[in-house]
Amino acid sequence: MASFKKDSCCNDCNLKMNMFCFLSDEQLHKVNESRFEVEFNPDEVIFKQGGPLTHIVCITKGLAKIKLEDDSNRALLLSIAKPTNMVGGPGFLTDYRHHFSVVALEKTVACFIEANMFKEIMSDNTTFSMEMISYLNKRIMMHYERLTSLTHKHMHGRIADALLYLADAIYTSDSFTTTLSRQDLADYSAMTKESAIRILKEFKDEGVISFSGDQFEILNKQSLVNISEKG
Amino acid sequence: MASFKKDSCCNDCNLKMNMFCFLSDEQLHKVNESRFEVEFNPDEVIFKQGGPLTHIVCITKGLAKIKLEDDSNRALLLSIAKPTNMVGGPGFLTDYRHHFSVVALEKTVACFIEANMFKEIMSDNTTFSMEMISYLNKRIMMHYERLTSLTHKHMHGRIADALLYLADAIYTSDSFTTTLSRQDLADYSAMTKESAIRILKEFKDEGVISFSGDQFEILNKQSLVNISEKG
DNA sequence: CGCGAGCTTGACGTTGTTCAACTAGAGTGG
DNA sequence: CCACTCTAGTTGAACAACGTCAAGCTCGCG
Repeated sequence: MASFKKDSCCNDCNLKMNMFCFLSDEQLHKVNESRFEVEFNPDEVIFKQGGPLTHIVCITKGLAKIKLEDDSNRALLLSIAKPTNMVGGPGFLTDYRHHFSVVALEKTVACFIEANMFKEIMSDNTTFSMEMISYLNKRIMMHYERLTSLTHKHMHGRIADALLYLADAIYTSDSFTTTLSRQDLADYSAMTKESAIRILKEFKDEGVISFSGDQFEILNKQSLVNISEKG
Repeated sequence: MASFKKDSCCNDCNLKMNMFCFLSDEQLHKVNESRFEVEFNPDEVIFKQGGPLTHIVCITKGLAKIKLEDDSNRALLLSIAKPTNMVGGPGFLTDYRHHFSVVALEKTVACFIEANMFKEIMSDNTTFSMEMISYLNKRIMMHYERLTSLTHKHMHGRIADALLYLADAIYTSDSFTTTLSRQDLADYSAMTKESAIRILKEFKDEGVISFSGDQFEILNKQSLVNISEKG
């Protein structure tokens, strides 16, 4: 984890989330004062479930996985954060602790903004608060999709969902090279890595996808969508 | 579903959520103007997933189940709303549609408040917005618990979770009579009703709980907690 | 060259679902 | 008052889905 020089100012940063567009120049300036960037190497922990939430983080470069860890050693990969995603967490305005861990998937730069600063700005800028509510509501919708996918679908449907998520939401291409391990794919789909591997192989044998190592390509997207829908 | 007379005023209502305590008298008055109450019979739909979100609802009497429905006919019982819980939904400030259904479990009174009113109040009361953010964050924490419970635990652990939820959060007693069907319990725990019944019977045989029809009693809570933790 | 981490495969056992049959209680109409 | 039906609950047996375990593989890296 290397400290990163602050070579730019929020006011003309084009890596900031849409939400920040609702801040006044003065407010952005305030954010800029307190913020700092940190570069993380692959597999480094950006923050850890259970730890104190003192900062809100925005990913400005790279990719990071958001992991729910339970008392046993199993983890659920909830989602993946990519540049200009905010990674706040439900500890904000509640218990000020992290409820998930965030781990870099590749060289990743994160911009740290003090949680207090966030709070201050909110008490001053209702548009910003309302954007935050809107953002949280969208996260909740995502949770609903994950809940029904993970509880009601069979493994084939869940792997299909994972592949569609990567292609559509993360890499925005049907052909991508990923830094996710097979275990990560399994954690995203709530199954063992052996099961994930078996289903991937089946999809490959059926010509739905092709892959070799970390390079994936979706050959028949419609078929993948069908599998996802049929569960 | 019978219309219900509005015999009280928000200002001195003691059924309102904590959140509303941050409103000024004037704001509460405004809420009072537009709100109305409706009484629902058991099994009546308070609102339906997919429908338009025009109002935020607060349960003032009774109990209602919050159900996620998927494309197949399966449902996931996400949680149960009881008096003074707000049932808004992630459609607020986003797509203004409902993302779950709410169904009365018994005779239930719901107080309807215009979503626009909510929005208006938020744009001039930042404390209220921040309370909303805090509320949403707590919901998200609940989703995380449900996600890990439902994906990582075996059926025994999930049924234990369901029983603990009912005893601790809903009926606040280790002995309760419920209006939830076995199917509802199964939907809460993401399994078939046959499986739910079998596990309940096992718990009964082991002396962990006792039940007859809709009357349940937790005999050995510690044991139930252990089962929940071990998955 | 060989070591180790992640990946892959197969055999096997467990967990959970499906299906079908049966039971009990709550209306309903004659 | 007695059939009759309807629904929720219950049980068992067969089956499919999924996890576990153990072994072998591959490939980068010292």
